[in-house]
Amino acid sequence: MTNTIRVRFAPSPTGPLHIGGVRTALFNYLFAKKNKGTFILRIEDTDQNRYVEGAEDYIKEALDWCNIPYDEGPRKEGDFGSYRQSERKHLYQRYADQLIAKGHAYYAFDTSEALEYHRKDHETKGKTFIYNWHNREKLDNSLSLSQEEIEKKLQSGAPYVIRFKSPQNEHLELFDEIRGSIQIDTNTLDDKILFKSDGMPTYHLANIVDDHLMKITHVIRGEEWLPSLALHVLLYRSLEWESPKFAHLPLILKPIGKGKLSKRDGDKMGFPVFPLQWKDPKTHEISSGYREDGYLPEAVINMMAFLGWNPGTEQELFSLEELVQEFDLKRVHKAGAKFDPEKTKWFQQQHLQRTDTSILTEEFSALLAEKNIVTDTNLSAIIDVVKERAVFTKDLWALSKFFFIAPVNYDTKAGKKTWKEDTPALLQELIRVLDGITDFSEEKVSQEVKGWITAKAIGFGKIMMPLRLVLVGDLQGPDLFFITAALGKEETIQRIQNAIERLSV
RNA sequence: GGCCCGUUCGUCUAUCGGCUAGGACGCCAGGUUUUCAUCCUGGUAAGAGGGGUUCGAUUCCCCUACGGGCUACCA
Repeated sequence: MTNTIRVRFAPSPTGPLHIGGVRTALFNYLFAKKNKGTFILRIEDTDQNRYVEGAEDYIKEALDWCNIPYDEGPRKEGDFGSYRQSERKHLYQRYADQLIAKGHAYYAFDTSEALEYHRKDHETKGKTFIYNWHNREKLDNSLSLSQEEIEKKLQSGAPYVIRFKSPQNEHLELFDEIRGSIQIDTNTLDDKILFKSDGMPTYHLANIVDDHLMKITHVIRGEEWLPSLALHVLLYRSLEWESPKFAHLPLILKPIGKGKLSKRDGDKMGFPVFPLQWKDPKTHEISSGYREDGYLPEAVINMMAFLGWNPGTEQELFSLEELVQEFDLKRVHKAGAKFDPEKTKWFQQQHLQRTDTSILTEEFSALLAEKNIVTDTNLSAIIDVVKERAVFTKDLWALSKFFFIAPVNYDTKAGKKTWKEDTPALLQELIRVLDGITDFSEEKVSQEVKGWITAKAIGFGKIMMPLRLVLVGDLQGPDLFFITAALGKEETIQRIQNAIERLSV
């Protein structure tokens, strides 16, 4: 096949990847896999000032945790390496030169201060300063200067940038795979900087060059890039390259309030915005992550997939494989989506319920081992009944600890509700009943105890409730006779006796 | 301010001009569970406004309003 699909996720290592970034990666991955294509990770580190230690590793680890591995990328070099723009530095200059030679770009010597002055000046006059056809002839660049002056400046080592010369009086019709046709008047464009004075290309140039060189067929990125689409398309045209197809994903917005989801929202509202926990290398500030909070990656993936996409059916619970099967760019919604932490939790709960008991049991036994708890009870039977009330794996312990440790405290509210004056005497009698049962199975005990209660004609609550309190420590948990069977006769009776002593004071 | 994109229940969304506008989360009520949770059933709640086009507009077009993004030698 000649036209294999190649897509890339191109984050810049300026900090931890947040949910929006991970979703962009996910959609790229889904699109690639659905079309038997290649998913590439490219690190866009052209801005050395914003480089953050550990960010690149974080990105890789996050993708790894989400089970969306890249086919080509750093440490997985394919035929188009390097996959780190800082290591591709030498590649970009010639394309900038090419653009200048063809008259599509020019040198600009304006200092940041001069530009800042122009911006302020325009602002006070109620205008907006745009570096383009309006004024480029009047500014300090190779369009306004004589050949001689340009040579002199260049040779003297004066700092310069290379700007794109946006075409004038052109009507552009651009296409986005999600949004369709987009109309642009090139006169509204500004002459974006392609090459910085530090010798590094800007995102715009590097991005186009790399996408071309890496044979990217589809650029799937966040909507914040939509305003740059015209520039990018123009760049492809000027370099006489075929442009890839573009798809701009809707943004993920704050659950409440205005604007896009940001790093601060999470901590403020008590939910993670990052896949993995992140410790800022400078401030040492810690931001929570879905992984550390106990979420299953498949739940997080499922949740993210539904932010701006849906399969068109009523199915909401998907595995990664199913998402790959069903994914279609055409079904991506256009409007931004407010993030919903509640629904995220629901996805988690649903995915945990679908997790095989044997897997949970395995994790749970590891936890018991950590706590030095030795037991001969059937763990998977316990996990099986306790699982349905858990949202996170870590809930399993709180929901089942009474199977392994006798309650030391009894919930006071529950105590008040269930512990009456005649309760100790009734429980003493219950002990005798239990003691007389030889086959301590769930069925047998249930039958005997219920029979005894019925015979005494005292109402089930009078026995069942205190018995639960005594065995569990609270009024919650699975079926009481499942508990007595798991505990065994000796332990059951022991717990009743303990409680009588402690609660009858 | 300028440019671009968008707009269906509180939230995520379905609807290829025919709608009693469907589902999910949340919330509320009931049921199951002699506890709690799960689960089940039901309820709540939406086409921003105004013009067109059309036999018929949530769906197509225009305007307004609102929301969002961009507007750096950041990506």
